[in-house]
Amino acid sequence: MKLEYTLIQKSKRNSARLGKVKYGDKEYPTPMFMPVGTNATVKTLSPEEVKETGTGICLANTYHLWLKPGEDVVNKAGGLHKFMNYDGPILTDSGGFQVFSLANAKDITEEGVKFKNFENGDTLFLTPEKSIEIQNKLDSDIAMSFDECPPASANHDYMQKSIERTIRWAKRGKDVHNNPNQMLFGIVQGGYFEDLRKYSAEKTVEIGFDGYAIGGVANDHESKEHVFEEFAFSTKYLPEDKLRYAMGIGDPIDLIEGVIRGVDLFDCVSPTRLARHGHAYTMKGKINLKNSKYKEDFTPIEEDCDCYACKHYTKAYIKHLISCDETFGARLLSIHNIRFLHRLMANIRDNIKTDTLEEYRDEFVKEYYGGNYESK
RNA sequence: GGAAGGGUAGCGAAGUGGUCAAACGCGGCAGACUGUAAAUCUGUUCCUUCGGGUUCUAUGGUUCAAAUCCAUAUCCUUCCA
Repeated sequence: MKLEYTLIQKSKRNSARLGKVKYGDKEYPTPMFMPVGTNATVKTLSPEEVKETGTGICLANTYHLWLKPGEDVVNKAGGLHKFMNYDGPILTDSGGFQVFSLANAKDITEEGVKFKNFENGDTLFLTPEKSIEIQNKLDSDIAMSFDECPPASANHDYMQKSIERTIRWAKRGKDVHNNPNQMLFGIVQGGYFEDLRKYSAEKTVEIGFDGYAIGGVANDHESKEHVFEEFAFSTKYLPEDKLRYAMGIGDPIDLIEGVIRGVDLFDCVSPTRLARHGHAYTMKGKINLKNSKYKEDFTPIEEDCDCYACKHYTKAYIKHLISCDETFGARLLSIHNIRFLHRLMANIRDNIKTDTLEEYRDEFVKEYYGGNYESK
């Protein structure tokens, strides 16, 4: 079964949109946050726990599953859903981000990208065709085009050559895509150059995809101001009836500002990575449970949070688990942080309905940053 | 009773005359983290009014100079009786 997106309501004051994604007999509202499960698992959580937090779509990664256990193993298992026992929609990233995080500029050619396998030194070569073939076999519900994700610091000249290549890669990938149950998304790049974002968006839309992603945002400590503008530079040139997905975005304020600029989907490793590092999101700001001040704090992370961790455990206990390096601590914090982002998205959707999202944003900034917010 | 080895910062452990306020690890205290090479990484960890002050079991000594050499005391470990 293929996902179907329906646009329900548009803000009159900004680009925010309310929509829904239909998946068989299930429906999920957008805008939505999608947790990341790189190795076909959201780290430390069972699929039941992932769903319990309110997750609809979750991610897995082409690059990682290609290396281990190999797409053929997943395919023999009956596809990703069966393999990892997740019956919700799954989006696979193409390996494009690994071009940014693992490859050097000289490893990137027209044909594809050379990687060094950090585990055994093997030289690996990934092409747009290969990425799509792997994703077809993995049988995810949304496949991503294989893109180059250049650093934010790349100059106009490099960025232009890069997006032109990424557009050619998108076309090559689409040409070999043959999984009728799988959506295929194109990816807009272009850094902080509006003309390049426009060009990239228009050319990608010309090829025609089931949805469009905004890539290369918040890459190397880009200012929030730039990130937000990149959202706007991109969505401006994307069709209204298709999903827009800001890749790798997950800082709470970025979600709100992203929605205001017309983004429907977000994913990020933050809630789970921060959790493993002892941090918890709260509506009053991010807290570090490792701090000694929580040693005897016998209150939940957030009084009014409905997650499993907040309903049953105290900060003192979770701090203790984290200090002892117990997985259960990371698990409780992962549950809370993912639930937090889903609650935030629910608030965002409520405020799109009443068209008060900008007021909500201002209120959130006041509460979350307590006057220490710097968007530049 | 005899023989041997040893006591170094919160803990473990390097250092055997000056470059030692003393490597490194752990623990502690903080910080970072945005399509996961990340349960990781970074900083800091004797006191200080940032000039300096006081340290390497204790005391005394040798020396221009001692964690480092000598003497005594004390505690610990192992082996023998």
